[in-house]
Amino acid sequence: MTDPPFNSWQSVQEEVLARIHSRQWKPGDLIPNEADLAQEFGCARATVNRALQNLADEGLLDRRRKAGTRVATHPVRKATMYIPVIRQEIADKGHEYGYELICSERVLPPTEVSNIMEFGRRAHAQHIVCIHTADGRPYVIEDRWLNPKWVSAEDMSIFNEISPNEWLVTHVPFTEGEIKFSAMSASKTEAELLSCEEGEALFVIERTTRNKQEAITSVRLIFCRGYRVETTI
Amino acid sequence: MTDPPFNSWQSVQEEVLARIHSRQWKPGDLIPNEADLAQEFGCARATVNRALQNLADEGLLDRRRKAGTRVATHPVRKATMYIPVIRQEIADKGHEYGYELICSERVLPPTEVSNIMEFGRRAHAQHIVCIHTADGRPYVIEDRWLNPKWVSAEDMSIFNEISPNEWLVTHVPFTEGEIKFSAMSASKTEAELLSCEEGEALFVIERTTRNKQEAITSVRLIFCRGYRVETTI
DNA sequence: GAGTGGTCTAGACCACTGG
DNA sequence: CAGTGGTCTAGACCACTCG
Repeated sequence: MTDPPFNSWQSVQEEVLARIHSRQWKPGDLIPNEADLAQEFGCARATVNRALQNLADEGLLDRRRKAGTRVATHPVRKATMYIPVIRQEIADKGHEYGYELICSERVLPPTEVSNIMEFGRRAHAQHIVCIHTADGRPYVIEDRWLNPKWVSAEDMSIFNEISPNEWLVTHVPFTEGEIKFSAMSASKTEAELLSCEEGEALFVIERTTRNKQEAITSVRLIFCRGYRVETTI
Repeated sequence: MTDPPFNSWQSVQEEVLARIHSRQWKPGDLIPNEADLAQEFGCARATVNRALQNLADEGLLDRRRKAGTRVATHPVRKATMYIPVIRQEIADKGHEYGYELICSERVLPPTEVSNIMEFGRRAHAQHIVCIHTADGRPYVIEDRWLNPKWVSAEDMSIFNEISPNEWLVTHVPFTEGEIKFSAMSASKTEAELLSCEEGEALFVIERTTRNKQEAITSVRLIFCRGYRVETTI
């Protein structure tokens, strides 16, 4: 039996964490079931459930019906990255945001793009290249393919003023997709656009956005030298 | 009033999502309170609460007491990356895992490291460099600093057999910390260790791990050419 | 089959915070 | 101050899955 009042799911969670930390419950161990814990802690089972479920979401516990709850053997590390709108990211850093459209054309995408976006072979798409600047210095190249179905030809003119990055956030909310982080050497064109040396190591984010299987847009963001993504675990 | 039976928090969530999608509830809009929705859906308030709370966690809703629940104006994109143990990551890709310790020494860390780890000026730390291979090819360099308080001198010998990456996961569970993704050019040493060209663009993950403010370890993972991190949004 | 977690309900009280 | 979300309770039934 334990002394403190366990009358909130947070306090239950802390107690469970303490037992994992102190190795009273070791990785792989089966811990008591919810009903027993509820009795021990003097609270409702739902409260215990909330606490354990939260810890399971964070990857510290493995729960299965009938099998019970175990301390995760390999606490899966999860890092959650918040992907901001570029204009906001630059403003948050205290720099003045700038935007320039480099090109916008409706063409047949290369197969690597149409494969990712799962377009038909002969479908045209809107290709847009633009650059975002911070205090006048190049910050990131946005190289984007747009499914024309989602953006009318008239709408395209908007991209003289506002970046696709920003426009999409407000006009095509809640989408699913994949995101990839990688590194690449600056080609000559990229070096020119970003005012850096050819061959310089650049950080790249590629993102494909879908709405129920149908690709909306696929973008490659090539960041200036020294850029990094950062978060807490 | 709506027809389907809303008898699970998932079905409530779907209905709410549908309304956001259809723009019946637009970004910034105040949506009805939990009690009203519960009545409309014919379920308990707790069920509505669970659904809305989940959507708020995912960043689609903003909820505040008294102020009510609003559709998020800038649906914050969150990407959750799962950081696996390197051995497992390589095995999952179907390659044979290999490990080699390059060096292990107890020395005074450079100031950039002691700053990050918030060590005292004159505290020594364990510096370990090792390499992980996939099918015999270099996969990633692990360059790590360890707070000696967490690993006894005798334990150090274990690192001839097993990587610090793996050892730490099982021996120092549930820690907090920061993680950074970036790109860098391969130095001569790194190029040799990874069998790549000097100047090649490499993907880098830096991670510092703490247990209640106290730094346990700080690691820099320098991946081979072409490596990328990938996840779904 | 039986034990465990997953969830729903109805009601209640509390904590926060906007007006 | 009053309305809203946050949470707890006690009880119930269900769904999954291990043995």
